[in-house]
Amino acid sequence: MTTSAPTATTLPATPTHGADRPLRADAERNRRRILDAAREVFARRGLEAGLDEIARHAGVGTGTVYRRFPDKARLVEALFEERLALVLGTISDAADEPDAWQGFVGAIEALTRMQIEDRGLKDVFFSHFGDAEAFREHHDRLVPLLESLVSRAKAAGELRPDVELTDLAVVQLTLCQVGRFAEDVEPDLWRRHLGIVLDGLRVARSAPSPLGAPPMDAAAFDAACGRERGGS
Amino acid sequence: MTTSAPTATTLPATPTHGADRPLRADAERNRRRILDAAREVFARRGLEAGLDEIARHAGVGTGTVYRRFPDKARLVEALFEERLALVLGTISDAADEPDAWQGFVGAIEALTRMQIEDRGLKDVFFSHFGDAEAFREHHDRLVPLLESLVSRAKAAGELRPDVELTDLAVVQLTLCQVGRFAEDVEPDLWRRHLGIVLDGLRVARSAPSPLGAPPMDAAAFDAACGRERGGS
DNA sequence: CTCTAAGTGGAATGAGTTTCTCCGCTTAGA
DNA sequence: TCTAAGCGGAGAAACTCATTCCACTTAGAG
Repeated sequence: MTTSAPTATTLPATPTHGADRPLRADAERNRRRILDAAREVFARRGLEAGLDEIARHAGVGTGTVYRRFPDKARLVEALFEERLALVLGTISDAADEPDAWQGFVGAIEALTRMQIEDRGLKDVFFSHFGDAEAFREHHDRLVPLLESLVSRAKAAGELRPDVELTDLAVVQLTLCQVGRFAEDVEPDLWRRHLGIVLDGLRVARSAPSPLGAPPMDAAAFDAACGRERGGS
Repeated sequence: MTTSAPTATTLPATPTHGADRPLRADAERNRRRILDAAREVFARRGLEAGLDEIARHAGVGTGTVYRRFPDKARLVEALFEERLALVLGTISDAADEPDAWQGFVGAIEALTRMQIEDRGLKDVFFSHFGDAEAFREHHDRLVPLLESLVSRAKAAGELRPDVELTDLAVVQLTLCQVGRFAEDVEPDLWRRHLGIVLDGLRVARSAPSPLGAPPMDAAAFDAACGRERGGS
């Protein structure tokens, strides 16, 4: 089943899907369509979205998806390997920012924004899907980059010394939840809470920083909870 | 199907389940068992738990649950009406605390702890289940109490003036997520993040407050993501 | 143009969920 | 003693998903 060793004993020289594979033109076209559809659907609904929905969105049958990608996990890997490279670049930019605190804030802000815009990306970071061997390399490059942002901000006397990288991961997870909670009602709400948390992460400050977005009112809150419009 | 009108044309005067109802002793016993089981199961797994699981846990058949409570929503209402009264009492105590900031912190801490210990409670607050008419009265008593805690803490010059009640609801929602994320690995992690956020909610401070729990290490983080134990 | 292996769509399968109903049997308690 | 209330739990009815199967179509080499 999972043997990827070439069963070349019968077929002499037709590498139809060995290491390289010259896909038929229409097949290659469909492969791209599937990846594009997966990007959109996973971004909107997260990795829990079904492959049926992706197939429908791509305009192909579900069988075609499975012909191209052996299972859902493999499709996720194919899709997010490119995506993670982009993330890496963005964080790399933040690490180049001359001001330590600015760089730190920029990294958190960018990571969070990307994960709110692409719920699949958030799932790669925070669910078992991120376990895939395919993501190992990106992960191993991303972590030291973030570590350096953290230690630089601490050394500059801006970031409180008692927080660690995992704390920042958790902060991001929570900001993603704020984004999701309010997405239909106050899409920028997460920036407000980023502002609060950042003030909590600084060593000291004399006054609160301005928050980046307006709060929800009571009606918006009820709507975000999925409730009917309350009476009074 | 849904007609609850008494089909009393045949039975003249037996108010078996009219307005009042003298349940048979064994039936009353089972009713309590079901509520107790529901409390435990909903606390552990949230309101998404199935009634089958509750019935099994109560040692009764699913039919018995449905005989006592017409549907899941009604069971939830019966259960959490008592529970909300308890919450109200706790917040009331916090409002009586002489120090404004202490009272405010105590209220957030207590609300969050209760919701982390009882995931069903969190769902009542933050999902469509909370919509039930049965919760209206408790809701209408809780909100002004929280409002007063907020305005008092602002007036004391401790709480930043640009946050509103909905912001605190969102803060709590996120703390619940931290609790859930780390529950198997670092059950007190949410206190750490409560500490960070509280520092962000204060008007000013000269140094970070000590955090109430240790951070996760990398292995704990992976475990919390539901991942296999990574190699290096 | 012909022919065939690659490619295709989407129904079907199977394994999960869940809520809620039905009905033959048991038992409390008047 | 007797009967209506109560009981358990199988199972109906709707869903959700991932994955497979196969009769049909078509690209593209010769």
